[in-house]
Amino acid sequence: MPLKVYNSYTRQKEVFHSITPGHVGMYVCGPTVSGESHLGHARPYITFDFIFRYLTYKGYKVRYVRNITDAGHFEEEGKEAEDKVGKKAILEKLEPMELVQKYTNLFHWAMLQFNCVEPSIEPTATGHIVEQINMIEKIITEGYAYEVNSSVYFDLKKYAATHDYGKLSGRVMDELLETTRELDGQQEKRDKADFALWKSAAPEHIMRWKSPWGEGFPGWHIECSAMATKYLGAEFDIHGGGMDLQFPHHESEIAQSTICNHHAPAKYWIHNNMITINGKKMGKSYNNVIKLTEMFSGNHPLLTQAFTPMTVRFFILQSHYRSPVDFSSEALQASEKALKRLWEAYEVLKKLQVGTSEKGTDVALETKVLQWINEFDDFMDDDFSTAKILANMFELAPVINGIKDGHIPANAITASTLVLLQQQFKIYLEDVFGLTQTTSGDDGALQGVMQLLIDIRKESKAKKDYATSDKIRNQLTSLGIELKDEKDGGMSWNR
RNA sequence: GGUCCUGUGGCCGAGUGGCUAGGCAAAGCUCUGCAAAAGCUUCUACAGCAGUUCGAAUCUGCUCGGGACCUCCA
Repeated sequence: MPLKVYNSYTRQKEVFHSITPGHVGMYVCGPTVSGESHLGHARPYITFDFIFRYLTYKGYKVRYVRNITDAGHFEEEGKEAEDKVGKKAILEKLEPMELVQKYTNLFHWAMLQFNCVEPSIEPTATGHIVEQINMIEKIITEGYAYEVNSSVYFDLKKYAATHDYGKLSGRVMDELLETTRELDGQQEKRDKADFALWKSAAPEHIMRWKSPWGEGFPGWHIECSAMATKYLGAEFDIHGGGMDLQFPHHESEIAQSTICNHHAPAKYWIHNNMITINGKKMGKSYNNVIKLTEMFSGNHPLLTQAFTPMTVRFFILQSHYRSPVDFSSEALQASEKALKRLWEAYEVLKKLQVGTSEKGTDVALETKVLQWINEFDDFMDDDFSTAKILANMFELAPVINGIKDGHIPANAITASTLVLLQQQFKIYLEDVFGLTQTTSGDDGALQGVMQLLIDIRKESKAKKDYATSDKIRNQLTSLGIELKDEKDGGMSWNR
């Protein structure tokens, strides 16, 4: 079954054919590092992480480019830094690159927590001013941009006359021309809908670069076009990002790149849906932003507890990436427990021994198990249906636990099926979904201490000295270590 | 106001016209010194109304509700 992806540009699922066989170029809009990453940011990066991982698993060599937007309009802690910065404020606190560094570091830290694979290239906007200027010059040469008062604007009306502007976002040009809004430089544009490619910098503007049109800074959309073109070429396979970027960001990217490169930039546009809180998109105006640091610490009024990065990752995997997902502490708690159950089943599965006898196979069970396993690839090929794969894994969990407990005979499924089951769980849980063990039990000394406690407890249990055995278990529980008596008389623990 | 999406059992969520996704919670049972875990069982829903169809959560229309985008936005 071939991989099918939903292409936002054509609004349908399409069979995925990479431009260069065996290779995939993927560009994903990265963060603006003017603030701390919040829960909403987690979704696109986790989504495109499992897409990247899956394409890699399918055998593609993927070049994954994700930019860092470190130029433009900056704020800190809700205060508009740039507009009101007098010289005093500049001296007192803000070196823009300090902010950029701080939030870039925080972003990288969060991505590490989520176990996201690092992109192949992570270019910064400020590192590509030259490329952006070159691109703007080309667009001017092509006749689709004009300079006014040291700023350069894209001539949207001219573009729209011969190109399908608005197709990606389902926008109609006439409507756009009617929108009224007060933006800086509005009166100097030929048309209200025209967007800036280069803006002349006011004297107090901190971040500024020399250009053929005077000192200024790049517009909001040109960086992605310039960097995508540089690292992935005029046409590449996948362009991704959040749905809210479709307009105007991605629409403008298409326009810029099409004029500059005489080719539409991306073959497939993939957009993830939003995370909402109580049905509302996360946003400063709603006062419902949960930063990732707050998420992991539980330090937020909307949170009843801390949630691990893996719980958040699992929570996102449980719904389809194109569906909106509503956040609540309750929903996260459910995910936390579900992940724990699934991961424990996986740990059990890893230790299951292949049976020696091929007799006694439960054909009905064997058939079902094989079907559930084989569907993993089918579901993923069907526009990355991660939720369905997890559902199948939960169907398989009782089988795995049943074999371990002895409810199901060890030879009920064939050895080859068991091996396949082990392989597929490993591939999907770890390699594709990027989940990792959240418990840390690899400490050698702790292992030894635990073994000692388990031995003591076994002895006291054998003597029916339950006071001692309960004391050990209760003390460990209060330390956050869970001790379980196994059916076979053994004991296992985790935390 | 315009464009688009959406409304699934107590909660979260998957759903390609027919074959009760799954998870969490809850209840009962089994196992167990007691727990925990695990296993088994129960809970069969698709906003409302009308239509198409042998058959609709799934298609169409209307009504009501929710959301996104139209402005920086993941």
